[in-house]
Amino acid sequence: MSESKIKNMEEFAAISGISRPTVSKYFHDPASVRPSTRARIEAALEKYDYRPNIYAMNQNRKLTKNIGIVVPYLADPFFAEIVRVIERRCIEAGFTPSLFSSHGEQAFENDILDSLRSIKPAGVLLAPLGRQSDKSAIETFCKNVPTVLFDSNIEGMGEAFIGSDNYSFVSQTVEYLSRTGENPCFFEMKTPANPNANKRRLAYLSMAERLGLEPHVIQIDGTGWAFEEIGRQGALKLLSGNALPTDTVLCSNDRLAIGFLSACYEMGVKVGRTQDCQLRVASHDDHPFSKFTCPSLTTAAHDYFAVSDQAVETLFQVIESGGHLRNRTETVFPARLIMRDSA
Amino acid sequence: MSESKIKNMEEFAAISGISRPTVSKYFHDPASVRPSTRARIEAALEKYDYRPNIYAMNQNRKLTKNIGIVVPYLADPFFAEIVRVIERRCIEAGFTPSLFSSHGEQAFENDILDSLRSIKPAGVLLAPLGRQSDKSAIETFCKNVPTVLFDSNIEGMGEAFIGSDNYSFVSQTVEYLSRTGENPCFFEMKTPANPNANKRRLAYLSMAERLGLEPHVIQIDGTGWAFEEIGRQGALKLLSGNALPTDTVLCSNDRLAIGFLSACYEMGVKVGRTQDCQLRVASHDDHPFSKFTCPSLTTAAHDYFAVSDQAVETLFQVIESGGHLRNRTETVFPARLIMRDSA
DNA sequence: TAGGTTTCTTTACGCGAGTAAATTTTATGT
DNA sequence: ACATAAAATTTACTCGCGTAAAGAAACCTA
Repeated sequence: MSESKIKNMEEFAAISGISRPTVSKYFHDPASVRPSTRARIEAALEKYDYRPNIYAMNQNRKLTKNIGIVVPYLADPFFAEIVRVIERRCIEAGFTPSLFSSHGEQAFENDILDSLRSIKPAGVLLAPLGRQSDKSAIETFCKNVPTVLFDSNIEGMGEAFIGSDNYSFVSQTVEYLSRTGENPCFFEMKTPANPNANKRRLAYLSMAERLGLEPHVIQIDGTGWAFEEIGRQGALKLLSGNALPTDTVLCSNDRLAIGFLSACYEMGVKVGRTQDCQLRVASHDDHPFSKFTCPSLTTAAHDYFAVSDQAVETLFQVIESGGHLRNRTETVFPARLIMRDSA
Repeated sequence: MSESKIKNMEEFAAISGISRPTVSKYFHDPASVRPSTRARIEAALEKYDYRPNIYAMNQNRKLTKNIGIVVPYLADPFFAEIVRVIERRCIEAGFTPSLFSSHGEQAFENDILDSLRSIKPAGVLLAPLGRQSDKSAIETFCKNVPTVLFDSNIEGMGEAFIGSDNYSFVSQTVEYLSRTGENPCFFEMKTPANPNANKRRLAYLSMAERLGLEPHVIQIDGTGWAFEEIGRQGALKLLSGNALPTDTVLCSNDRLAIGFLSACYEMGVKVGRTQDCQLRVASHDDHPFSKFTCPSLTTAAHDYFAVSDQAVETLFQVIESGGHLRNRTETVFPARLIMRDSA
């Protein structure tokens, strides 16, 4: 790579000995030009290191090669992991992913949708905030931009939804817990952040009925995305009040469970499935840290890869078919029970 | 906001009754036009919802309003938190932040620098991978794009560095630990991911000398960014081999400590500062989860806000002064000791 | 080697704005 | 009310590339 900067495609075409329209064609699809000319262009490319101006490129193109990725809360490593997989797949497919986090706030989410509109993305992968989302803003957005929802569903919006099967999560944990010990009570936030929580509660109730168990749903106070702290405070109150109906607690999600376990430790309540333990705690999500809780957390794992992969794949289909799918599909993947020490 | 989409600034100028150049001026700086015309434009803006095409805007502009934010590993909530602060500050200042994570891989980092170049950002806030970084790639990048490094320093690169004062972290923890109990040994990775780790080790050694203590540095195997698992494995080996030189362990960072604590729990080693405890464990970073470990982790906290704020502020200065500062500055903020239950 | 196909080259225009220069309109102070 | 300064308009060109059309050149294939 030598120096002497090339200003524009005109100049680059000149020094590579190829016409500009052909060079332009090459940059859209290197395979669309004759191998010999392709070789000449690529030779020049190595010598002079030129890259087309993306702003000029995208100005005329009807659809850009950008893909927007929006998650509700990036400080949650669960989303960070998903993002990693999605990003890679987009890049491999020749797209340019742009990452956004709503940071748990509706105003942020709306701003992000606004920014996304102006970058004219080929498509958007959106994990909405959920309860806090501005439904009408999202609806309007989905009408203008090809969007696939993931993680958290909003009825009827976007071209498709890909997520995890909450029933599969809960049925496995409940079945396992009730088979190996006391029936679990269900521990959750009173006003959960997203619809998955509601589905999990319903799944719990349905499982209880199916197995003929008495259901106990414990709903704790707290709003926002600081789930660990909320879980911790809830557990402290519960434990100090001796208010647990059973010796087995099934948390709605791992982040609540992390807080719950920290409260147990602080209160000197031993958690686990061995004889000397007073409590069993299990949960859902297989949060990246759930392996390192004390004790390690028995949980139900998302199929991270399948969800990410399917979401991306579906978006590509949407893009290929011009931005709309004939009918909206909802795909959910089952969970995998991860047995660790907490239950 | 009514319908009837406006195609371009020409059209919008027409319906708002203002000439296009003036409208253009307005979008660069609403305060640069007379209040009365500003009002007319904004009235039209509410009725017709037009936004200038960012691609056309940025095509000619020498410097865009984009700011690149690069972190080494987004699945680490520490960075996610910093990003949140930085993003907000950028938006408030009228910039458009673009977020990138290197996901712990050099190839990613290099690709990101490449992408960044092509979006012609006004400036970049870069937290490099550190040891894994391609130094020469970063050097070249910094020469072409106004860049401020943060979190992890690379000698002489970028217009400035903003981070935390590793000596402040370690001196406080070492002083506290040695004052209240046995001298701490220092627990770290043999080949740490970034230079902060090296500085912390040196600070530990220097403190040991100053306080007249015998230093013990324990270096465990493992590479990559799965610090918790590495810390856990290291601790398991150490504990089962009874190889700890003292009853007090100072981990280089919280993520290692999280792994360490999980190993202690598993091995039945009680950690804390009360009589019945066998071990004290402390660490550095005040990781968002360190409050929820078992026991809660005594650590030294970054001044998240100061670092983020100063980094952004410095970048703005760089941008204002045309991309270069007279001389490169390094700013580090002191730590705050957070006393919890682990030591 | 002729004939038909592909692929390139030439030429030319469009996109949506930035921006400069000259001119006209509006605002300001006294 | 008038001179002056400030802001807006008109006009016209630029930027870097997409893209279409027509013709030239290179590529098969038999």
